[in-house]
Amino acid sequence: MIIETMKNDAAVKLLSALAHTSRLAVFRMLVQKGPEGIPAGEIAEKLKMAPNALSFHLKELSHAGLVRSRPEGRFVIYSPDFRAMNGLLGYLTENCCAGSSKAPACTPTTQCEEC
Amino acid sequence: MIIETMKNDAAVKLLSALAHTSRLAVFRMLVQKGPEGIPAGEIAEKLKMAPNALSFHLKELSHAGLVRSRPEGRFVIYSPDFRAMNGLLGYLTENCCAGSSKAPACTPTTQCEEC
DNA sequence: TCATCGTTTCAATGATCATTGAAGCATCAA
DNA sequence: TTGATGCTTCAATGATCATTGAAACGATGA
Repeated sequence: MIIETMKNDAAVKLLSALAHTSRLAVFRMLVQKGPEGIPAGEIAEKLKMAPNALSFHLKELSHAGLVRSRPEGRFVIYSPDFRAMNGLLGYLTENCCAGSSKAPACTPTTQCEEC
Repeated sequence: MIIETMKNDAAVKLLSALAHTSRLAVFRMLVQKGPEGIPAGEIAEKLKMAPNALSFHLKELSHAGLVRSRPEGRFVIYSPDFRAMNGLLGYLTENCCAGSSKAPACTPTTQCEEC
C-alpha cells in the first residue's frame, strides 16, 4: 500500500463509523431531531436497542466526530455534528467525480450553513 | 433495532465497502483514471498490494456495485461505476440535512451525468 | 502442445468487531 | 441517607474480517 494522507484516514474513520446498521439509524435519528438533541434513553427506546449497546455505538460516533454529547441533569443529550458529515460529503464528491477531468462533474454547490 | 429499509441496508453496504484504506485507495485511483479503466495488475503495482489481496478487495467493491470489470485479452480491466456512488452521496446528503426541517440545507444541485 | 503470464480462488491464521450480562457512577426524590 | 433512575464501563464470548501463501484457471505466444 502507498502511504495514505491524513485526509484519507479521516474519511475511512467516518465511513467505518457510519457503516453499521445501528449507528446509521442512530445518526439519522439525531439528524432528524436537529441540534436540540435527544437523551440516550429515548434513542434506545425508539430504536429498541439495549442501553449498553447504544452507549457503545454512540461512543464510536462520538470518536469519529459525528455526534456531540452534553449532560443535562441525569440525562445525556446527544446531538449531530454536521461538520464531520459535510467534510465527508465533500471528500466523497471530490473523489467521486471532481478529482478527475475524465469524470463528469457532480460537485454540490451548497453546504451546511452551520459548518 | 427497528426494521431498516432496503435503502439503509444499501447505504451500509456501500459505506462498508469504502470503509477500508485499501479499497478507498483503489476506488480513488479508478475514479481518477475514468471510464477507460485500469488492469488489475497495474493497480496492484501502483498501490504496492499483493495481487490476491487486491483481487479480494476488488470483488468486495464489485459486489457493492462500485466498480465494473471486463476481460481484455488476459487482462481484467476495472472501471468505476458512478451510479452507486451518486446514490450514496444522495442518501447521505438527504440524511445529513435535507431529511429534517430543523437542519440547514446542503443538497447538491448537480449529479453525475453518466447516471 | 508446452511454458508463461495475469488473475482469481482457496484455506488457515491472526486480528478486529459486535453483543451480552454484570457492575459501577452520578443524579434525583423521598 | 436510602433507594431508584439514567447512563456508562468492563470483561468474555462468538462472529466477522484482513492477510498470507499456495494452488488453480484461462489466455497468450513459442
